[in-house]
Amino acid sequence: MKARTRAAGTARSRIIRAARARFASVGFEGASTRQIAEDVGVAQSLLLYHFASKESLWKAVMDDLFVSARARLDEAERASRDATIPERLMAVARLIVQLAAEQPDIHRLMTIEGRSESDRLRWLVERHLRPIHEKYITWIRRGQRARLIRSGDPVLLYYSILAIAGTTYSLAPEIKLLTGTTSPPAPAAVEALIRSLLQI
Amino acid sequence: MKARTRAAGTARSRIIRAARARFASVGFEGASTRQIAEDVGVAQSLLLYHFASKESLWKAVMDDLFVSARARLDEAERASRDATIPERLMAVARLIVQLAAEQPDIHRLMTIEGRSESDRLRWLVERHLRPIHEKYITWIRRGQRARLIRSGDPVLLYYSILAIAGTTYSLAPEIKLLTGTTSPPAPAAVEALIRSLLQI
DNA sequence: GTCTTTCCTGATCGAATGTTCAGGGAAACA
DNA sequence: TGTTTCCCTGAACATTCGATCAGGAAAGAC
Repeated sequence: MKARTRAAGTARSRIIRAARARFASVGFEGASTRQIAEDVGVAQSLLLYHFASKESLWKAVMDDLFVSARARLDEAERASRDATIPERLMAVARLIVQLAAEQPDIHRLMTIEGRSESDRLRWLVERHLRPIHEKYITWIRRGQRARLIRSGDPVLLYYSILAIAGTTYSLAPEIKLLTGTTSPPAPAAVEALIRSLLQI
Repeated sequence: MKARTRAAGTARSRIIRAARARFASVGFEGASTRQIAEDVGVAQSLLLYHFASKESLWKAVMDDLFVSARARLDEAERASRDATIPERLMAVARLIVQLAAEQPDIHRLMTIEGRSESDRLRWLVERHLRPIHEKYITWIRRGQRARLIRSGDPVLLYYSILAIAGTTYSLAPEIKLLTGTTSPPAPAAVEALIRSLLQI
């Protein structure tokens, strides 16, 4: 019987995908498990069979997102292992822009959680954000000491990169309504802006 | 009888202030009118006396926000009337950074609505965003023709300014958890980044 | 064959949601 | 003094929320 595989992937992975979209557009509190279940085409109780609670589902969405993102980040780091700090930073920035363009939900999910102190934000920071961010902020600091990167608060610089990379893609609906433009800016254009931010 | 003025402002304005905070942190769908009423210390039915519905309350919050923001933008424009385009843009950018630092809820509210096409976003774009954004994008375009502003998609440039100005303040809780820093970056530092974005 | 585990549904729970409505009480106007 | 207007409350409405639970159907183990 193949009825349960009429859509792509297992029910569990389809639930994660639908939940990611809902959480990204209306936030944790605004998303309802019944809506997500309807998107997938399963009973609402199935969500709580696969995941113990709504919060567990949210954490599974985040884990799923960061496992693949961190794998690609590691790959970009390895590929640029022998380059200079600014070049390595740009290699990472290029991937961040690419990820933001491919999956604008990433930036949406992050900016929706980072705006108020909550247990979910604490979990996210300790489990995923800190290992990533601290590394690149250290890179920036090292580049600044070598006078290869613009001086100033490295955290501000890092979050500015994330902001530029993510905003134009996560706010695509707004920009579309405003300008009528249906196609978002090319990653290369965003990358150029980030480069001028890092330049000394 | 002064009992009703025990807190600052009229009940109506206090409701708007509390609603702004709730909408900014958990979004429209996630915010509940009972929570807002409890924050203010009034009956929940009072919200629907002053405002016809939850959506009307949201619109009142946005109107309140943009009326004062646009007044200050107009003032910054008038003060820099005789300056060059890049200087006028920087005067506006400086104010945007200042507004974002003073009231991070502005950026939170905007980024929470701009991520999915909704009737609320349509209302917001037509009523408030379009008049503001189109003007400054025209400015950028004019500066680019005069070779005084970096070339490239003016919309991307404009949203990058908004992104840098807003993100570090609206994500203050995340940055605080990550770095332990309690004080957000100084507006002057953010301004310097924006300047290097606009520079040719 | 039977037994066991895994995946999934439907019914149902108490609590919370936005909205409606009747009416109380104070101030303003006559 | 009466009367109207403006704020505001509490009770109630139907709907939806996250979560629980009993049990069915399918697949694999033996």
